[in-house]
Amino acid sequence: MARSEKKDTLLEVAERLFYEHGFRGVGLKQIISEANVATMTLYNHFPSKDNLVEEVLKQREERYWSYLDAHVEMDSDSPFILAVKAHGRWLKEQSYKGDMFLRAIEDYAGTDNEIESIARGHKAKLLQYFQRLAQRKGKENERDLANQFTLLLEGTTSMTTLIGAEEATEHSIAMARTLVRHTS
Amino acid sequence: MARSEKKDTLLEVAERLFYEHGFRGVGLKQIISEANVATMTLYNHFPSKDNLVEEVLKQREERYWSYLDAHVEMDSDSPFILAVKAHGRWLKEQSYKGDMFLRAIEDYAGTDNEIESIARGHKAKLLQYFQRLAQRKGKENERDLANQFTLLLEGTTSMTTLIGAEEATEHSIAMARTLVRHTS
DNA sequence: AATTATATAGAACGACCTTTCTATTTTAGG
DNA sequence: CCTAAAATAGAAAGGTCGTTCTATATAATT
Repeated sequence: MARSEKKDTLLEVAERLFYEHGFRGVGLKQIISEANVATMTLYNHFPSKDNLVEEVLKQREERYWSYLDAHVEMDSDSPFILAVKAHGRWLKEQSYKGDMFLRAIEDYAGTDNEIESIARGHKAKLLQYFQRLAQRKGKENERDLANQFTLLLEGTTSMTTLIGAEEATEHSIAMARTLVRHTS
Repeated sequence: MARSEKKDTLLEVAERLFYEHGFRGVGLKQIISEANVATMTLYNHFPSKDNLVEEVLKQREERYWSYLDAHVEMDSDSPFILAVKAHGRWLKEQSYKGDMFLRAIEDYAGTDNEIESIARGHKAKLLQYFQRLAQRKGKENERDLANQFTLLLEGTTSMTTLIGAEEATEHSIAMARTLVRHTS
């Protein structure tokens, strides 16, 4: 087994468990057990649990953006709608409940590690993403529109916990259409 | 000090700390310390930490609805907008970050206590609330509109973590106006 | 004043947490 | 084949967790 495979397994297992039970609800023992790995293997790759959390967040952010980029054609007629749809598909495929970045911000707020800032960075990037989209489409109130779409995605994620990804996405698409139609 | 005051103090302190650092991020030691109370006083009022979490959620739900009821005149022209505004004011006053009920659902999913169902109950009630509002206004697609407004509130709460309650609420009000205007 | 309920401080419990250590074994590259 | 890196199992340290216990003190009710 190559050097990086163990690390990848750990990241994958950790992400799944953190998402399922929360960062504080999962112990390293459970992670190394499900990853079929020794304690010291984890500590050889990650200096601490906090660092593991950080790496998980970074990995998740990369996956999210490559997912979005793969599904949104920036030059199409409706990149906004495509983004909402892609987000919905992402939610569905993850059988998502809640948002890992938001949970990280909440759980680690006020502690002296990088976790919170990494998570906030992801959210900031989401805002920028929609701002760029608005510029491209020549919308006047870029900032407002970007904030509204970010709010829409955040709401969709939350609603997924309540009514499932498919229904939540249907509603957000309907709302997104209305928004795009009635914004200069 | 009367019998119930200690219990009330505990509930108040616990709610603040749970909200600030998450349910799993706060120990009973910290709660009894900040409440200036002995260990056994807590256990005389609450049989377990899980039960304390349950009572905190129930208390929070009551406070939320009495807040909304106090601010929303059901018979006015724009009960939807009033509800969005009231929710925004609630977020601001709580200096809110994240949603306690959503966090409870996520943190305690799959455990064998009542916590998750209490939290889900709150969310279900939110949906029903908007459904009743839609009926009252004679809207055709009650369910859709209710879901959309719930999504809006959920999104506002999430966005509060990122851009603050005031700005988040401004955006949700704008979106709500558009929605009401363009729905039969 | 006597009784009963409630609160107190603080120790103790066993379980689990993150992290470190040791000593052995496996794996790959020169 | 040999060597150096990487992974192994398992124990141990040092801490915190939720919970229980004990024994004392404070309040409120009769």
